[in-house]
Amino acid sequence: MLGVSSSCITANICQTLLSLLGKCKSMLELKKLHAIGISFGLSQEDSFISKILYFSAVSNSGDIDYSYRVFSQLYSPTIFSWNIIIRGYSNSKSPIHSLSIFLKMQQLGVAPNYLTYPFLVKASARLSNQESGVSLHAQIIKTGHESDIFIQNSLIHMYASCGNIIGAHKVFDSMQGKNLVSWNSMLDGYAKCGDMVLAHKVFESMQDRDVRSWSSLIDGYVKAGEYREAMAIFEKMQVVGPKSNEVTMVSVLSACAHLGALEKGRMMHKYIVNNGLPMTMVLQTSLVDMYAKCGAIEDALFVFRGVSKSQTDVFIWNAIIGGLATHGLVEESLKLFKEMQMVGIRSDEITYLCLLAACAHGGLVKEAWYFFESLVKCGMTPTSEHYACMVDVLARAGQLTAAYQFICQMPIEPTAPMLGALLSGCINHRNLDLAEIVGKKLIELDPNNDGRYIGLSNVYAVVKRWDDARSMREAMERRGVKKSPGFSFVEISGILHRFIAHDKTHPDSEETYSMLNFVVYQMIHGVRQDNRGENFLNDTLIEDELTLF
DNA sequence: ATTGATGAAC
Repeated sequence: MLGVSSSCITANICQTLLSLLGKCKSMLELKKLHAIGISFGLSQEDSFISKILYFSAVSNSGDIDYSYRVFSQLYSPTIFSWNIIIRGYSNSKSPIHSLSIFLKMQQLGVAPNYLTYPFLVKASARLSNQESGVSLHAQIIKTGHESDIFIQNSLIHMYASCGNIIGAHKVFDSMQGKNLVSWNSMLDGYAKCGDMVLAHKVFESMQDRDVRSWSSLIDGYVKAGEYREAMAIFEKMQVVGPKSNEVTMVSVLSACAHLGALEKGRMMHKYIVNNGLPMTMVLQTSLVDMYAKCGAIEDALFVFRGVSKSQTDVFIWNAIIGGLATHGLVEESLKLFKEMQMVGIRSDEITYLCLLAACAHGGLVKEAWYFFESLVKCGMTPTSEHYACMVDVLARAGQLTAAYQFICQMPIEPTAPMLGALLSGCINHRNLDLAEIVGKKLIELDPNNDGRYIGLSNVYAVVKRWDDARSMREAMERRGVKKSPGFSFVEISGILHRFIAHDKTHPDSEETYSMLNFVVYQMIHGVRQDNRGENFLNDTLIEDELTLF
């Protein structure tokens, strides 16, 4: 009698705990409920443990490692439990654990089911590990799961993520009933591979398009450096497409940042606020970056300061430290680095790159050496960019011999950006003998880059060796190196204007050149308040004088 | 219970 009534009580407790777990909001709450459950002997009770595992592995405020610890105490986990753990790790920072747990599962002779595969394939995709993806694909075929649409979609994504767009397309073509996810995965695959012609083609041939279709297309254009096209698609989306979300806006802000389109960027910020889009960390980082790249460092700082420090991650710190560095606000940049360390955010390779850039702008050679050494001390391996930045610091400070020695002592081969930094240092500090050597080496290293010939040509121009300067241009043409036209953007009232050197097609071209001549005249002869510049339409003046800058 | 998108430096 007693046994029956006590198991009745336990069942009641279990029911109560299950309904409380359904409303659980945080890991702290979950752990309390878990503790109560254990004290009532529910530590192997399937319905109870499943809920514990599910919340800690899948929910946003979960903790997959906690989930795994609970899982590893189970005598005989159900396939449901295995799948939850594999799913949790596939979305975590270390998707590799999904695969190792799968391996364990196979060793124990537990068979995966149709729900296990999408999580595993996703783990391979996130690892960009095609080898494991292919082996999963083989197993999927062997077990007769190859016509499951969820599995097929995850395979498309996996192949595309591994850069195998042909493999992705094969799965796509083999499908009987494709859905929006299949099309979006294919579209995103092309966009990620940088093939925007095919990406756009897929987009055009789609019957339905959702916010992800539009976002993938926009992001593809951004990643391909076609920022104006990205903005054009976004504008079209607002007219004929679905409402954008915070993910769309991240790509759009990146386009604004690269274009230097501050007013557009501000409009996008307002759009985000007005539409109540969730202010995620990623979005805030994009805002900080956009404001910094558009020259509005105050606004970047304002957004940054609005983030509570406990929520920050290394990305947003890097964005603001790098932004301050490029604005020449070196002290502030280094101060924020100290603050970052106080908050306890671990810096990474890019943090150090930003710090070295700050040192380069501030002429802080000693500090640069210090950062370079602490980078190594923290167990990181300096990349060619770190070395290039270090060369830049030394070259800007006029320590040309030190820069040269630094390059010679590196464990890696010199790269073009390094020698480029050294070359500008040589020109600025008038060591033209070294400049000539470096300039020649640079052409050898990067013979298809028009800028490298111009670089050496500039060296000859400084020492007035006009024949040699001209021969550089001839060498360039002889080798068939295309000179890419230099151009810049100016944003006026939210409209972007593009200016290409010597281009006269802009409707306000004449007025622009007139004003440019006026400005150049002022730079040479001093400011004259009374002149509006109408009579300065003189191209020769511009070309002659501008070569000096 | 399942699949598809986003941020930092060059």
